[in-house]
Amino acid sequence: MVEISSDVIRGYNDTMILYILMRAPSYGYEISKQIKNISEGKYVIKETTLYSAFTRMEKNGYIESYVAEPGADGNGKKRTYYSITDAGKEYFKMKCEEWELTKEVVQKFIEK
Amino acid sequence: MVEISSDVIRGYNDTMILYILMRAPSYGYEISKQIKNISEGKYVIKETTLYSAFTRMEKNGYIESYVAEPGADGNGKKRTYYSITDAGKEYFKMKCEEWELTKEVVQKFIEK
DNA sequence: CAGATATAGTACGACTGACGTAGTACGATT
DNA sequence: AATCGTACTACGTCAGTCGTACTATATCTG
Repeated sequence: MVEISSDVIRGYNDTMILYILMRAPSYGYEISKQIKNISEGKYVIKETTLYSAFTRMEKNGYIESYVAEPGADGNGKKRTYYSITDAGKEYFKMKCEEWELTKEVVQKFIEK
Repeated sequence: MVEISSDVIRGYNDTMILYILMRAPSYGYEISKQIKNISEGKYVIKETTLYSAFTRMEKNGYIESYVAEPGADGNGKKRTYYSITDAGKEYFKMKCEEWELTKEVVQKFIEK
C-alpha cells in the first residue's frame, strides 16, 4: 500500500487548508476531518502539521482567527475559528497555478 | 510568472534524477541539463540539491557511482558517474505510484 | 455513574531536504 | 589573457513536518 510521504505533500498542506477556508470559516479539528473526507481517507493531516500551518499562515496574513466560546453556536467546547483573508485568496489562487505547473513538469518524469 | 517552490518540488527531485538514470548512467552536470531540457526549461535543479541527492541516494543504496578519468571516453574533465541499482528501480517505481496517488488527492483541493 | 472515547487544542524538540554562499580546478573559446 | 563552461565539494542555515507528550472538557456506553 502506497502512502503519501511528508516530503511529497509538503507545500500542499497550506493549499488544502485554504481550499476548505474558501468555502467557510472553520477550526482545526473540523478541517482535519474535512481533509480526510475530501481525500476519501487517502490523506490524514497530522495535528502538529495543521496547527503549525495555522500559526504560519496567520503570521503571513493569509488567515485570521477568532475564538468561539462554548455554547455560543450549539457546540460544547471552545474553538478557534479561522477565516481566509483577501491575501489568502490570492495566495490560494497562486498555489493552484503552481500546482498545474508542477503537475505538468513532474508528469514528464513519471512512468506508469 | 509562477514558479515551482522548493517545498512543492521537495520529494520529486529524487524521482527526476532516477528517471534519467533509468535510461542510462550519467553524472551531475549532465543530469541537471537533462532535467532542464525534459521540463522544457520550467524547472532547473540547484547544484547543491542535486549533489546532496546523490549522496543521500547512494547511502540508501538506490544509486552507485564510479569515477571516469579524463579522456577515457572523449571528455575533458574527471566525472563521477551514477547508475541506478535494483533497489533504486524499485524505489523509482514506488515513487511513481506515490505520485499518481498524490496527484489524485491534491487535485481535489485545487480550483481552476 | 464510571470509564472510555471524541473533541479541541498547546508545547517542545528533532529531523530532513533544499538552498545560499563560497571556493577549487581544469578545458575551451574569444 | 581573460572569460566562460564544465564538474564538482564544503559548510552552514532554514522551513515545514512529525514524534511525543500533555491538558481539558464533552459525550457516549455498559
